[in-house]
Amino acid sequence: MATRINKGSQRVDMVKMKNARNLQVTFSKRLAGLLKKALELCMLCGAKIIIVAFSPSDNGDFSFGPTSISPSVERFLGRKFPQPNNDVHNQQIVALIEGGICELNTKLRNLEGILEMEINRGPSLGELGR
Amino acid sequence: MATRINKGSQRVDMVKMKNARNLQVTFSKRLAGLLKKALELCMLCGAKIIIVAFSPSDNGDFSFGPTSISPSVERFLGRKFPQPNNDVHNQQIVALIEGGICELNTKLRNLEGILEMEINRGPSLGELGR
DNA sequence: TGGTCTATCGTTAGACA
DNA sequence: ATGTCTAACGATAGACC
Repeated sequence: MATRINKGSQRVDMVKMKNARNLQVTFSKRLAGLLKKALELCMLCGAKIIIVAFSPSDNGDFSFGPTSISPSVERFLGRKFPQPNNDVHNQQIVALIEGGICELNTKLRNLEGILEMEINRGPSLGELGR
Repeated sequence: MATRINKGSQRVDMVKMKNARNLQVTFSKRLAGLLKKALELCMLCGAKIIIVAFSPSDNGDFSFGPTSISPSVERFLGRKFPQPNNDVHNQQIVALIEGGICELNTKLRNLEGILEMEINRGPSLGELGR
């Protein structure tokens, strides 16, 4: 007679979730899943993968703060990630994975540098050459 | 007495696959899965996600050609993707997803432009400002 | 290369801590 | 915001086309 405690995973429609709290939880869980899948692809196939995810805050319903994002980033990036100097139009880079966890070739490092400039809203693209 | 035809999915060790053919198939399948997951995250949570995946060709065992990559890219990008002018150090950008399938804000477009320059091995980063 | 198939494996919704 | 739990869901290895 014990009431069933656990309902198990239920199907969800592929539309933007209404409940902001559920949306936040789902975003966290699924992003973690996405990063794991990417890491697996890296390990199994030796691929190099970069993922940049912007948190959903177009309508201003909610937004993640940088402090809550850093742990995830650092976990996968393997090092401390520079904090954004300012609010990047209510968007936050929440994830950036590099293939193989640590070692990357020059081109990937260049891309990473470019993305970091984007995060910090670099003065102008023209200065990237330095 | 029918012999079992289908073995079903089997566990695989999280190490780089030895068999080049299996690796290629796994890469294709799992990349498709990764893109689908990313797209779901976009739809469910309204996130903006960019994925750049470099095919595994560090050791020169094999490499994907641009022609075999384009279809996947175009499917998710929603438009024709510029072909690389030359071999980008045996690496190919195989996937770039934009959140929401079509509409992106200026910052994402800027990022996309930068990535395209990378693909085409633009003359120099300093010229990106134009 | 991209599609099918199916048993198995991995992910996750929902509720709670 | 991350971790736990469990049943249900979705992804996928391997074989084939």
